[in-house]
Amino acid sequence: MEPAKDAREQHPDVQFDDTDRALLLALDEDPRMTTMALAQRCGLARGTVHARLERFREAGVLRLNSARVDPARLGRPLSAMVAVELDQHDIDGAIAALSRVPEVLECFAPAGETDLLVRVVARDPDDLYRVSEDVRLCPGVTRTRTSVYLRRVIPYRVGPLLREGLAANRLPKTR
Amino acid sequence: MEPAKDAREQHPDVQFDDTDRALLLALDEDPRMTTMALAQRCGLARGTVHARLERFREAGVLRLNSARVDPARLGRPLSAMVAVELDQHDIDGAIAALSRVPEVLECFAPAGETDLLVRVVARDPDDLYRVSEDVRLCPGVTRTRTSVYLRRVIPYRVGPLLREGLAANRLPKTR
DNA sequence: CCTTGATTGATCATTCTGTTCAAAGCGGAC
DNA sequence: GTCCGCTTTGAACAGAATGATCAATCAAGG
Repeated sequence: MEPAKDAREQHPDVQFDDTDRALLLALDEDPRMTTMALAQRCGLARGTVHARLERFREAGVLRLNSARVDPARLGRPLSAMVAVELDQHDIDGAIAALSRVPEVLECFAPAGETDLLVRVVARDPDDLYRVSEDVRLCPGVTRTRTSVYLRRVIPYRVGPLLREGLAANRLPKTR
Repeated sequence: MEPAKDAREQHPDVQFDDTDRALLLALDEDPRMTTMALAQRCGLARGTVHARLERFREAGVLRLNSARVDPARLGRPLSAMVAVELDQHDIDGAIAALSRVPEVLECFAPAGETDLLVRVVARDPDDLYRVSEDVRLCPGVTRTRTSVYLRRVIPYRVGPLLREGLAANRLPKTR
């Protein structure tokens, strides 16, 4: 059975309720916390926690666990954004080719003149040049412009959104 | 005990070896897979798996579990990037203020003319206007320019980097 | 008020965990 | 080639947790 590639691909309309969010916040403390401990932290029955975790897993509403891996720890500390212009012919082909570049982390279609923004990582500036070339050589790509991210000022986080509006009694209980 | 905020903050030089990567790939199938099952999937001893998972947890080398949450499932389907110019006085103050905006997901300092790039989410266009204002009103922010991401073409993924160069016998064994 | 789905708490057989220990393996230094 | 230190393995065992089932209760919507 193949794991869900992306939460958005499955059940895109499913939203997290307050119980889900409480569990997700508790899992930030220790993602492998037992269901018994989660039940205690969240003031829920063990069966409820089990059911909710099963629902997360079966519905594929969370990103892959590897989303927690920093590419820097895989030898790619350099981060950059590549703005890509496309030939109007074969956007899907370009996207498929971009998907096959391992250094491509994610890709957006913004409003405005730029066709795609491609988030990439690399070992060092030379490697970034190579990765940019890999991107440029994807079919349908007519022009690229690379902007290096020098420093990550605020690391990726979703916790504040999870906590927002959650009643104090739904936050994980202090020990 | 406070969970690690960011993998980079703790042990920034720690890299994942092949065993780590094999485990991380197996965890993409099911992040709550038992250590027994992980040992079988990866051809490792149960004690080794236990030791490695403990090391992940104690060294804080993985991002928080909430990094797996799609903000769209928290009612913020709209994604955008805000380019920010700063007053040279108080960059740290600006960053601290930006950190307090829940809709701010992450923030980079790119090379070039733009001071900061701030990745934000919002409920809808009106809400995005409000969030952009929240960003603009942070101390030290002199000018902002917002670019809406219309579509996520390649969702965030690190799996290809994890798999790259990993010997076939280190990939999780097929059942 | 009724219905439906979710949650609770109890139960029980099975599985897993956490820890310890000795032995073996591996890689680097000399 | 030898030595040393660290990692991994496999076994053992007590205790904890799990997965599944079930009846009772609760909550929300019609």
